[in-house]
Amino acid sequence: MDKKSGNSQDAEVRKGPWTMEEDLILINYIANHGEGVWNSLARSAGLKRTGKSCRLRWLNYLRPDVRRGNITPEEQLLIMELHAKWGNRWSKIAKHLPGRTDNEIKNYWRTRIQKHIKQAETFSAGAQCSDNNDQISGSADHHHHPVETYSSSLSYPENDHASTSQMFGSTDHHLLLHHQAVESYSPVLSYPGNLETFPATFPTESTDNIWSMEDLWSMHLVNGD
DNA sequence: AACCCATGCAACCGCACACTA
DNA sequence: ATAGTGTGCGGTTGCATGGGT
Repeated sequence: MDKKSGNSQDAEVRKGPWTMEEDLILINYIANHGEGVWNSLARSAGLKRTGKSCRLRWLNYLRPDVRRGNITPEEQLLIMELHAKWGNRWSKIAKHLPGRTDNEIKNYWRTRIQKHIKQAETFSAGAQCSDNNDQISGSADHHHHPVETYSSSLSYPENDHASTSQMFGSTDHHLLLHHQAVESYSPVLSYPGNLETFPATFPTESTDNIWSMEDLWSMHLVNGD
């Protein structure tokens, strides 16, 4: 359309990591006005962000009920089961994991589980020799449907922790054990933004850059109107 | 101590769908 | 019936960090 004339506005659109100030503005605004209609919300709140960006930030990070980190073995198993059932329907999977976001599950899958599956594939490919090369390489191919992948080459069992860790290989027990060790989840918000951009009044001494949602919400109450 | 590499995660992008005027 | 707008989703990218050499 009229991209040139829109440049002056586009230049105002902020991208990249959110600052704490922006977070507080967004939290404040949603606390007072509710969420939804993100484009106008962004404008009304005075955020130089797109509605999309605001929505993503809220849903994936700022929502009071969002849980982050420490995926439990139960959750891990559930993710695997649901992914085997539905494939990369991350939002659908996320609905069955309260407090988890599609983005987190997606990242978790890509960084953790997919790695182990590839290792398992390599192992089974080596064990089964070249007979099943089509299947193996096919399942490594992202264009193939994951349901096919599991049913044909991996077929991890349902509701079976031991078998799950078997699938990950004996040397990968640490993954499950680690999660068991840190299972005592406490909902904290680790603020990833640039601390230098924080207002000087925010507490930074004892907990460094670990912020609980309570902290944020109480700050919102302090700053809110 | 400095550099390089691998990993994890937050955020952006493009597309498709739903809704409304 | 259609065009415009907003929303949701999945894929991808870029950066920060930690570990290894």
